[in-house]
Amino acid sequence: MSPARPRGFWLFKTEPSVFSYADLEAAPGRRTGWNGVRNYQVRNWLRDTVAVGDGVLLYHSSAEPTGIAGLARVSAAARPDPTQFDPRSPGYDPASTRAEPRWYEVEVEAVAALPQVLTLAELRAAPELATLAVLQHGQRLSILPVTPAEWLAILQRAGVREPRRKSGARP
DNA sequence: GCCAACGTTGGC
DNA sequence: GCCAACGTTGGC
Repeated sequence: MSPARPRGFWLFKTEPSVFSYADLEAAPGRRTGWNGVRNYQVRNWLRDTVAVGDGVLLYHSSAEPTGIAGLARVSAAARPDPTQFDPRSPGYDPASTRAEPRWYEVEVEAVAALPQVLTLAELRAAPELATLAVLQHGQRLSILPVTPAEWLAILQRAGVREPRRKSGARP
C-alpha cells in the first residue's frame, strides 16, 4: 500500500457571470467538469498534479465583489476536456485529436459557500497571505497553487471550519 | 473602458 | 530561433 499523497490545495478562478459558485452548487451532483483551460502551465498542473481530494478555493474574478466565494474539492482526476473536440465551443481546438488530446479538465464538487465572499481587498490586507499566488503582480493563470498554511489561513479568515469527510465513505 | 502584464503567433 | 504584433486576462 502506498502512503497517502499529501493533500494539495488550489485556487480556481471563474467569472461568476459565466459560472459562479452558486452555479456549481446548482449543478447535477454539485459537480462539473472544469473545462476551457487553454494555458499550457495550467494544463500541466491539471494533468499531472491536481489529484482527487485536493481542496479548491473558488475565486470570482471580474466580479462585485471579487474574491473567494466558496470551497470545493477535486472529485475526479484529469480527463480530456470535451470542449476541445466541439466545433461550436469557444474552446474548440482543431489541432487536438481524441487519440492525442491537448487539453484536460478535472471534476470539482461543491463543498460549502463561504458565509460571505472573502474579498480581494481582505486577502491583500492579510499579512499571512502575502505569498498567495493569486495576489502576485502580473499573474494571470486561471488555476493557482495554494499552500497548506495559506489554505488554513483563508479558512480562518473566512470564519469557516472545513466540513469533515467521513473516512472511506463515498457520497 | 483603460491599460499593464504576459502568453501566443507568425514573419523572417 | 528571434521578436514584434496581437490577443487575453483581470484589476481598477
